[in-house]
Amino acid sequence: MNERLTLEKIGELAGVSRATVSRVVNHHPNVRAEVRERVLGVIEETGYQPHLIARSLASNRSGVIGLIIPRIAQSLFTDPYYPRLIQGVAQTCNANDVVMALFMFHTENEEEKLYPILQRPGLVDGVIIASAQKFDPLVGRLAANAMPFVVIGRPAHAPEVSFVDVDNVTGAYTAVSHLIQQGRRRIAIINGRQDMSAGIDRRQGYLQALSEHDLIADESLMADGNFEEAGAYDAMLRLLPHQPDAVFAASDAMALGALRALRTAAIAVPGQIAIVGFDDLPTAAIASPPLTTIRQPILRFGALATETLLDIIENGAESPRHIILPTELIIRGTCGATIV
Amino acid sequence: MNERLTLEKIGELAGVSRATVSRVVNHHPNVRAEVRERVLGVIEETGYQPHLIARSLASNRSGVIGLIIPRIAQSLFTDPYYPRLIQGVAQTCNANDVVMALFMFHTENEEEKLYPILQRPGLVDGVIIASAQKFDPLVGRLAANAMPFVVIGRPAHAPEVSFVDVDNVTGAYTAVSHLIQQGRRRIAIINGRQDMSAGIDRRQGYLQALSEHDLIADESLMADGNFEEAGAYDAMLRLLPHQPDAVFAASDAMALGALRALRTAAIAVPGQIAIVGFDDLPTAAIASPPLTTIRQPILRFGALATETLLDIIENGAESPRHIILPTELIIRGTCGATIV
DNA sequence: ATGAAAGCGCTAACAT
DNA sequence: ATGTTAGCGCTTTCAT
Repeated sequence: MNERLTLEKIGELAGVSRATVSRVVNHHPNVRAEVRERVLGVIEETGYQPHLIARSLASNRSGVIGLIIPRIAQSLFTDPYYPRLIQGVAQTCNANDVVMALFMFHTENEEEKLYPILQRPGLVDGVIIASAQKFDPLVGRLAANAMPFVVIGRPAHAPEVSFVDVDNVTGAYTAVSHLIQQGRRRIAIINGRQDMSAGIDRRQGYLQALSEHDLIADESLMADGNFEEAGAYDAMLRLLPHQPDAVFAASDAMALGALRALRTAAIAVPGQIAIVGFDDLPTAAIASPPLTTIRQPILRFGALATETLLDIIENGAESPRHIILPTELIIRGTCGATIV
Repeated sequence: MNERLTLEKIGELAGVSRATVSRVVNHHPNVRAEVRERVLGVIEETGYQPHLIARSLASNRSGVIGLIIPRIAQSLFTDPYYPRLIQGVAQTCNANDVVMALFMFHTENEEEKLYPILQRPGLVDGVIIASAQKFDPLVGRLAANAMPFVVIGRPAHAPEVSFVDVDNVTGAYTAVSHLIQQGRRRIAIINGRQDMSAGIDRRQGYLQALSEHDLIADESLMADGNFEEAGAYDAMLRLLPHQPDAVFAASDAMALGALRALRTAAIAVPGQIAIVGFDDLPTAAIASPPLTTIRQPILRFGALATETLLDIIENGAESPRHIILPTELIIRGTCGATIV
């Protein structure tokens, strides 16, 4: 059995003190080139790796950040939004040599297990809350612990909190305006959850587009899809009697649900009813017909959130950072527009 | 600012030594009930939480397990397999009060960053490799570090390694036999990657079913889909000229790709060509027509892998554990069978 | 049942 | 430029 290698032992083998070895490992400048070489040689030979936990304890830094996925994200099953986000965070973690701890909970009870972990200093140096729940109790907790964090989505206490979000209002506005330009007049909406900023803001963009084009907002053309495929399927069926000629779905997963409902009902898309979604998930392009949608840079989200968090951990947050990303209209088959 | 609470301080407040507080926190029996009460009282009042990193260093246990997603899983974008798996692991981690560190890499270069983390003792107490790559270099590394691990899927060095897998051969066999029972004779296969055990084994099950029913295996009816939707779309198109009357796709994502190709080519499913997939992803049920498939208990996978790993960490692995889960044929619309 | 003390492997301040 | 030393907060013998 190979004994555990320690700094001390490496120092012994290289004929220097443990401190010098530490300096070499951490690229501290104050080491003579010759000595550095020698130490690196020994490290190479022995295959020494620093003990990360010991390092963490001494340096008050774990090199771990947490990513917290909200409890309500049951849609994780069918909606690639979160996987995508996770991937964005993972990439940036890799690039910065930090490791990602992923937290996903199903019950409030489980969620409480987070609290010991949210100590500062402790297991994680900071966390990303992928919640976007309008009122997230975690936010208060985190602030109290002086734990660096950034939220994805726009939380209720926005001014005091660092977040990265997409411009949901403008995105939805663009989607609906596009539909109007195609000559649609009875434009329905399938809403996302109204306790999440994305749901609220997209609804607002919809209303804004209607009013700016002098269309009246008709309650009977609004249904809730809960950000889920199945929810949107039902919502679409409820909408049908009120004869919309277009639907704006507040997420692609929901647009796909609407599409399925329309297929079931044998209604032509975009012939009788046009659809625009939101997200531009990979599945959007391969739907039939391919989905016109608002592209949201999900990967960038994850990356930016991570970079922002690391920056806050490193340099502190004198003032909260608010990052809002633009969206992009992707015209495909379901809106009835001719692609130029 | 609130000073960081330590065992020492709690002991001071409760009038006992730090050791006693430690015993209370860790439910050690040797503490008088009265003292225990008093200490717990102080802990409650002060909101003390143990410093996990310090605990790890002293106890040689981090309470963190790693989940390693293979580099090749680009399909993470479109295929809910891995999200599902992650969820299974997360649930079991929560239930056992351990935290999950998620590792996803894109380049070999990134993958090397794992190695320092794979020290034992170190940041993680053990890892789950969700690879199922036939030859995974990680496996050797891990064994060398005496790092407990279990792999999901059947690795090349199976006998020495603990793994949990699904019975892919029998699953595929069942799928193809079902097709044969429906009267199909020219049954094509869209293969998954042949460097992963799932891909290899499902192909074998296919061949086995053919031979047992005295059908000859026709190379021109076999195409590679690489476990990806787009790959299967192309594969289906290549298969068409050879006039199959059925297709077994080695994953649902690929079955969906085949379905899309068939829709494009205006070929009736299951009228002209029947399809059976593999996985039973949530999307399978809402495809049109709904997908007949082989259900694979992905969530159970994650759970079992985690439980097994924790057991190995706790009790060591005198002999490797091999867990093989059964599959189930789910009959829906694409196979042409009447549902009883 | 409780306390004293050693040490886990590292970083960093201080001394040289 | 290098070594010495004092912790980081906890667990865990070993005394008592």
